[in-house]
Amino acid sequence: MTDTTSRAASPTLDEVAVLAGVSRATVSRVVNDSPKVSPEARQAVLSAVAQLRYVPNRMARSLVTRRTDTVALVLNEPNTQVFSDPFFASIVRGVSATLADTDLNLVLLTAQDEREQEKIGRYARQGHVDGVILMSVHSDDPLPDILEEAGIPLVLCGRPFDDRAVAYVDADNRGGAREAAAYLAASGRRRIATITGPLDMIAGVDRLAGYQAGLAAAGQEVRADLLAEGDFTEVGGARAMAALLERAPDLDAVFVASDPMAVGALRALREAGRRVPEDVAVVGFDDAAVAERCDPPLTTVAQPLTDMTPLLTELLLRQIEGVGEQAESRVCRTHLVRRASA
Amino acid sequence: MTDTTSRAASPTLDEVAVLAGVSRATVSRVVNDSPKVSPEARQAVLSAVAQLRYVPNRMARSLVTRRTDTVALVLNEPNTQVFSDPFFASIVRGVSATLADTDLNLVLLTAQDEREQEKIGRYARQGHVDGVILMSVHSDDPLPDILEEAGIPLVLCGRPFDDRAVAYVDADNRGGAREAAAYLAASGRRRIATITGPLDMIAGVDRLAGYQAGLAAAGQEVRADLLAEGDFTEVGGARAMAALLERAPDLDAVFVASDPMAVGALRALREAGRRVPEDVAVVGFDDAAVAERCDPPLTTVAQPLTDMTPLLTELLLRQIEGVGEQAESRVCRTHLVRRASA
DNA sequence: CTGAAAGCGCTAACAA
DNA sequence: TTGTTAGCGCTTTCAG
Repeated sequence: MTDTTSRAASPTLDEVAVLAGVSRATVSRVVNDSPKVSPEARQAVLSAVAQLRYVPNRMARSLVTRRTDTVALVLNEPNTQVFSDPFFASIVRGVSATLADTDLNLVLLTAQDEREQEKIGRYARQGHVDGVILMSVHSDDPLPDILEEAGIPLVLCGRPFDDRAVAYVDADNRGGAREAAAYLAASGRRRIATITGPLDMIAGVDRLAGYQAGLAAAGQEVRADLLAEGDFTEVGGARAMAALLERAPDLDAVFVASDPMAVGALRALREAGRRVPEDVAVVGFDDAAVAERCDPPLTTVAQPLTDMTPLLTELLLRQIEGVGEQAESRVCRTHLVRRASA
Repeated sequence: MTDTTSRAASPTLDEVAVLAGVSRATVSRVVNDSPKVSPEARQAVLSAVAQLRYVPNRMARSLVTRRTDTVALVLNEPNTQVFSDPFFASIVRGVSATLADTDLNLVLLTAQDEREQEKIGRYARQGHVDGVILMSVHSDDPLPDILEEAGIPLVLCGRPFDDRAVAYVDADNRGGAREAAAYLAASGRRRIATITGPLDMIAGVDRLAGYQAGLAAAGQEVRADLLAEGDFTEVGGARAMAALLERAPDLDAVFVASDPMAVGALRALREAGRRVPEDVAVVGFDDAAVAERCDPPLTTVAQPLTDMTPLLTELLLRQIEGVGEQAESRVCRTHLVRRASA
């Protein structure tokens, strides 16, 4: 009796070769789509493969090719709620979709703390992946250094804090926020508040800087009491909005640095009895194409997500292939989409 | 000049051996914590390892050990919003935390459609992982079959639809829902509605069955107009609640099959001017320990998530180690937590 | 177009 | 306690 009990020992190249009546090399060629194989040989191999349900052993293959055909998307989620940020989901879906048509595999790696980040670093250094896309980089993340030093291809989703020579893809957060503030100022608002993102994330910092630049350009003062820090979540946005209303009841506009926060802010405004946009104009920042599904429709700074995710993988693949010397980066333009809220 | 330009060729066991003045076998023993090594040898190896920044090549190791020390957590997310379900995040965090103390790596794999599921199946069959935890199994998912047939250790998070002999961990969804309905009936409610989960997910089905059983046990009729299907999201819950109120304005209680939906339902009730719990009593189902953070506090069926995630990995590891013949499963008890809403 | 042979870096008997 | 040796399954020159 054959072994039905133990874990099925998967067939090897040799077994296929024997069954097909050819050499291992020929089987390998067929499996790897080499053109230099006669139709008969190819056919024999193919049917042997099918019959044996042969699947190549990746470990053996990678050992010699030094390629795993796998890339990792690393999610830093020190905060509980980051996982539910639609921006994350959008990036994951986008990258996943981009890779779906290729023969590359995508694995998601999550880190909740520094220890787990180091574990991920080890995982990568051990040769499990060909490259890494890193999301949600905070100011003190050790992973970029670890990976860079190990020479592992790396692309950041979001501009790094320091000016290191690392590839990244980012939206023009500063430009978009500046445009939003300028727009509010141009439409006659005089007390324009902002709810920022977390200021240990570069998107939070850049969007705040853009808001300040926009006000300055319009000749308006940047008032400290018109600034509240949020955490990119809906609940955080509502809380920040409430705090702003408490602190500066006279505000007549607010630039909210992310759409989930804007949804929360809208709710807080409604509960406070403020009309939007008559009393208070609201402009959000759309990280995940949710603004249009919003109720009421939200004026937002829109990012071209559909451009950004392919770019992310493109830059990574270019590094993996070894094309182009320098770490290449791209900043994607944003644009303001006017809707009923402003 | 040494190669600073090309991808750093990582040092091998032999190089360490040479530098430490021992054989490869000894280095291997040290690296694998074998006790049978003299302190001097160990020390020499250790410093050589440090000096060379040696990291073992996993492919080579796995090729011989037939182990990757990696398990996959597969997320099925055919629906856009599943990613933001706090239940997912909780399971991911829990499993991740459980594994953090071990030397096992966790990778997340996401599938948006059948094609991607098959890609994951291939990934697993190629030997990338030692085992798989599968979340959010829908009625027609091909992955369980693929993995089972390939003999890859598998644990489902949630009971399978058919009665196949596969390991799984689940909450007592039926029992919990039954208790919720019975509780509402016992407190004098007579028109108890329910917002179900998606009925192509077993949790949705089981919670509906429990609700029906609870009503039946209390001698109450199960009215079709008191049932609305939701999708486990907040928006879906609000929509379903609105539909119920339209269809059966006389309802005096509602069992909502997930907490995000319950949050939406509470909002819809508030907007409809119904008081909770005076006019309408609400009981939710807590998939992610969010109920207590709710505002207002939500009466819910609570699941012991802190038991379930370790169990998930425990059952998987037991299969990987080959301990215990049959696929072992566990159903975790739930309990009703009374709060202000019911 | 095909096969023989030499490794990829590591572990695991088996001897010493 | 240590070293020697033989592979793990695959790709890839290099001859034929």
